[in-house]
Amino acid sequence: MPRRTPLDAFVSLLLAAYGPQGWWPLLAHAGSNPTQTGQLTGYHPGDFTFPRTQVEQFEICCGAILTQNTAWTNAERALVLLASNDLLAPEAILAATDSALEAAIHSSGYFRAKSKKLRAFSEFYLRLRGRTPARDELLAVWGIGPETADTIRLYAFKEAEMVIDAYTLRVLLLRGYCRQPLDYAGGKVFCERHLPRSLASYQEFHALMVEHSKRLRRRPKLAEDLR
DNA sequence: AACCAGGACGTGA
DNA sequence: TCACGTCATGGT
Repeated sequence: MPRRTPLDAFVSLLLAAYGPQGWWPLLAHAGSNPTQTGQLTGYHPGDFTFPRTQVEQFEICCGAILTQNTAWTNAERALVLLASNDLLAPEAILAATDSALEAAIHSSGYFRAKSKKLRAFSEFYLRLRGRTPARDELLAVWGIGPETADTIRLYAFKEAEMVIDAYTLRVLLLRGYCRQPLDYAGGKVFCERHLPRSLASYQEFHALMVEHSKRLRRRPKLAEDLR
């Protein structure tokens, strides 16, 4: 990577404006009230040592699946219900009935598809026996696409794996970092080449992209100078 | 009240 | 390969 890229400078700007994001949020550090979702206590800014247990690791994986094309608050409600029903473990997910599993994750949307995804991933997770999965292994699991695979490796397994989302691709284009629209693979290569390769850098980058997108949507005026 | 959220899969061309 | 339909809830 070049010493200082425009994209890296923009990330520093966002970091200064918004602060460290403390992703991935964990239920154990959040309130237990399902009606108060997405609260700051679930995050751990500046601390990149999470997950510290396999319980937290599996929770992150499930969150990554549940939030597919879904607002995080809806996914978090599902996580809270899974946990309170003792379903936030691979063995429990595989043992649960369809109706019980689907009821728990109902709020996250696509509940039939996502219940199958959680089961497919649970089987895969048990087979790992603590090993860190390669990207291709994750992609071979039904329901795990590029972004979810990268999210799982970056946040659940602490691998320096670049995560791209639709908004990141939009930023690269709108701010003129790339000439043409990139697809997922192209955006991933681009960001890898223009950002420092480290766990903290990659985690903070993706989280800041999402936070910035949320702020632009809520308060377009306030974030105008950072557009 | 349409539109969008921290996507991925199945299908047909 | 790739464009398009499908999956579904909840906030704005």
